[in-house]
Amino acid sequence: MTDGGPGAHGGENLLFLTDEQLRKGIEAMFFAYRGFTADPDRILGEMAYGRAHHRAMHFINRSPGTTVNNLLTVLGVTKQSLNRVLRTLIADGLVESRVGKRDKRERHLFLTEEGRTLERELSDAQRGRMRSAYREAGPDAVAGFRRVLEAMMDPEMRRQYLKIKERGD
Amino acid sequence: MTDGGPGAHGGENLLFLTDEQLRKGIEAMFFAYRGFTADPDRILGEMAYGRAHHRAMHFINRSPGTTVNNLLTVLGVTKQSLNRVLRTLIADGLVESRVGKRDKRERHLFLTEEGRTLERELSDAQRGRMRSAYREAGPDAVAGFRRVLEAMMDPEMRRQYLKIKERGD
DNA sequence: CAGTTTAAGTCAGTGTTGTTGACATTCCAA
DNA sequence: TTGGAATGTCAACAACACTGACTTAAACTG
Repeated sequence: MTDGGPGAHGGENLLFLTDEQLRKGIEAMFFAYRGFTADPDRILGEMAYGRAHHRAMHFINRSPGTTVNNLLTVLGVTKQSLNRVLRTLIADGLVESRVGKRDKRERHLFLTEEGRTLERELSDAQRGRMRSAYREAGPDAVAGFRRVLEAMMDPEMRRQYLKIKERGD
Repeated sequence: MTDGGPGAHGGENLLFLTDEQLRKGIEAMFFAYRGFTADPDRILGEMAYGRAHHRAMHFINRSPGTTVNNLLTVLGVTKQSLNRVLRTLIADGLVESRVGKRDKRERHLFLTEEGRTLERELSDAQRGRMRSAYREAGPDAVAGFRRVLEAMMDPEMRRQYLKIKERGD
């Protein structure tokens, strides 16, 4: 990729980025992420669950039958940390853990009916905000939004993201 | 704003948003935010500081002389939580707290030289990633990125964001 | 001036989420 | 059969958030 100069016109992939512009982007991420998590957090705050429970349920719902190890990689936490969350979700009957048929060491994770209900409640809240943001910003902005976010991920996270993403495309 | 229908063409502010599309956006936010905080976290992990210290220093650097109350509002945490962070930063000589001249109840916060050094180190890491993401995605994508993020903020956060943003514009 | 409000700071307790480290169990595979 | 991988558990700890109660000092207000 070529580097931009002062004469570079917009619309090309040549950018002069001042510290001020970048700082604004950083603050936008900070404030937007707070909004992004606010709705599910509000719902979860009234129960014994937190954001970690939501994340686990989200990805189990997204990929039913996923293994603990898969989930570990996607979420990027330690097994001990995830295990604490999974244990309560299983104990409360929101998640079911089935021993693998081919490899009995593996546990395949599924949401129960009750789990799906809660997951949907949380997702609906989060999707609602995402939907209005998308509508307010418009389709072109949404495409740009996704492009910048993808470029911001760590290569490994990006691999995980694209692996999951392409299933639904 | 009019609502989109199946015949709506792209480029207009009429959007059909499937749950799948929204889910992809949600996951993009999740993975990207991890990347966004990864570099400063790595630096902070080697010291006695965490993400909260970085945030405080960021906004003190951004608005030198800001009061504790201002910072509280911007960061959206309790004063007890912020106080814990500020106490260590002041004790370690990274932040200076000056009694207000007009209102002696207020404390105005500044980064010391040492504080500016650390803040810059953390910011440089974060800006570096933001810069390459922006370059990779291109100017139009960046504009869209910012538009979606702004639309995603809570109204009050958005007010805070715009108040700070316009100073630098 | 007396009473109230505001700003800041503090102490104590609690909860969620993350981390390491150590260890047991189960099972696959060389 | 032995080694390694996957899973799970226990304990300890740290960061960061919360609530609630309280103090101090300064400023505002009737």
